[in-house]
Amino acid sequence: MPKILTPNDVLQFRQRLCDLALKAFAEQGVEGMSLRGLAAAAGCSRTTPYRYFKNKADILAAVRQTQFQRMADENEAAALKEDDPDKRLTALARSYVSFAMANPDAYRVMFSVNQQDEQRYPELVKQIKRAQQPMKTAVNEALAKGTLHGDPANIVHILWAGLHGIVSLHLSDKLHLGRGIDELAEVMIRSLSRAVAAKPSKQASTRRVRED
Amino acid sequence: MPKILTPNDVLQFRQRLCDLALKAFAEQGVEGMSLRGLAAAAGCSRTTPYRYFKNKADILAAVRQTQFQRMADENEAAALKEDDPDKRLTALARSYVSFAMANPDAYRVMFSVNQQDEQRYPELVKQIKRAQQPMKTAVNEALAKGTLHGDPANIVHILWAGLHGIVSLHLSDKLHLGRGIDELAEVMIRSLSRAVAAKPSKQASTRRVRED
DNA sequence: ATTTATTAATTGACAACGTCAATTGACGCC
DNA sequence: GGCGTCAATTGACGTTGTCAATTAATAAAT
Repeated sequence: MPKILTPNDVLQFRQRLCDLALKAFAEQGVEGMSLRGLAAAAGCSRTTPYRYFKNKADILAAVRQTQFQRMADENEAAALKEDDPDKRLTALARSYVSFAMANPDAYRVMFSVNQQDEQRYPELVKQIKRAQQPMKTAVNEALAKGTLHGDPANIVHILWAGLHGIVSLHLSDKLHLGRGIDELAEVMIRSLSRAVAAKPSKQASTRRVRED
Repeated sequence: MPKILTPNDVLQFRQRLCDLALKAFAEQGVEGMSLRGLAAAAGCSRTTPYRYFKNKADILAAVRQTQFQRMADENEAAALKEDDPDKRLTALARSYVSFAMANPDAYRVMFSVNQQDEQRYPELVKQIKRAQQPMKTAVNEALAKGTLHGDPANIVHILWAGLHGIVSLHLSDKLHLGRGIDELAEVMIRSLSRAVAAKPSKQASTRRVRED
């Protein structure tokens, strides 16, 4: 128990708590992730975490932020590996599914925990946006190149929704598929590519998507 | 306090509790839906609900079952209104989105509350399957008619995932769209139709989907 | 080196929760 | 009227999130 906590100490303990929290979440869900349990697992007293987080919602937000950050990292890395915008879109889609399948609990805590006042955590919001950015950019580039047509925001939403739908239903066991999810994910990716590559029927076409 | 509870009384009270539970869920989320709060709202003592439900998870399952039942009803009704399989598919997709938009809290309790042992509630499982059935049937009919091609299970999953993705992301405020969600939903429905109507590249084609 | 001030960590306490056991209350029946 | 049965209430226990008060430990000051 050093007297003065260096900022590094603080970050380290916060990270440790977040890791324990994610593990607890993975094993017993949101309800099983109790502050007292976390403190016990961390080997400190019940209220010590309150020096590092305001309350339970704060810890949850930090956990989610961390995982969004990891996802953003992977997405950015995946985007760098492909030069062609179309291939990049496919790669990003695969990266999205891969991340979810490799870290199902992370994905659950990111998307299926409905944090009511999510907007009040600017760092969390920031990482969420960062995770979407590569896809937005790739869509804009494909639009510029002319291999995609339609409203950019719509396209991004369609892509994301399709991927999230597959992953999310799978993770909550709503699809009982014999063969693994990879094949289905590939079908979805192909479907989305085709759907999004087709010329639109009657919508505003090439407005640029906001990139803030 | 009548001495003997008629089965009707039991059903009535259960329904009343479920309604109160959904309202509590809508206002304060899963955590705010407390047994003691429900009892207070129902005007009875804390443990009276235990005569009608085994525990809290049981109540949650009952609430979800009720809402899946309503969705199944609407889906079946929507299916009846269209004769052509393709139009029926579109109508079912619209029905899906309409239900979610008209009953956002119902949708949330149905899909974003991750009930761990969902399989242990056969009545719930039954209503979930019933809610999917119209879409399965319509897909099979479109396949038979020849306007769709591909693996039936895949198609159903793709459709459902696309719709669920849109609705689910929207309900958790992950899409910040200026115009309402109806337009985006229409785009998604058109995209899915096109994606699913296209001839498949190299997959097993016309196996029938399981309808159990 | 001893005191003092600062800050980390612990303990105590409280309300709310889920749930079980024991109790009370009300009604049909003999 | 008394009795058995079943609905409903109350009591109680352990657990949770969180705040206030307390203790402990160390950097700074004298």
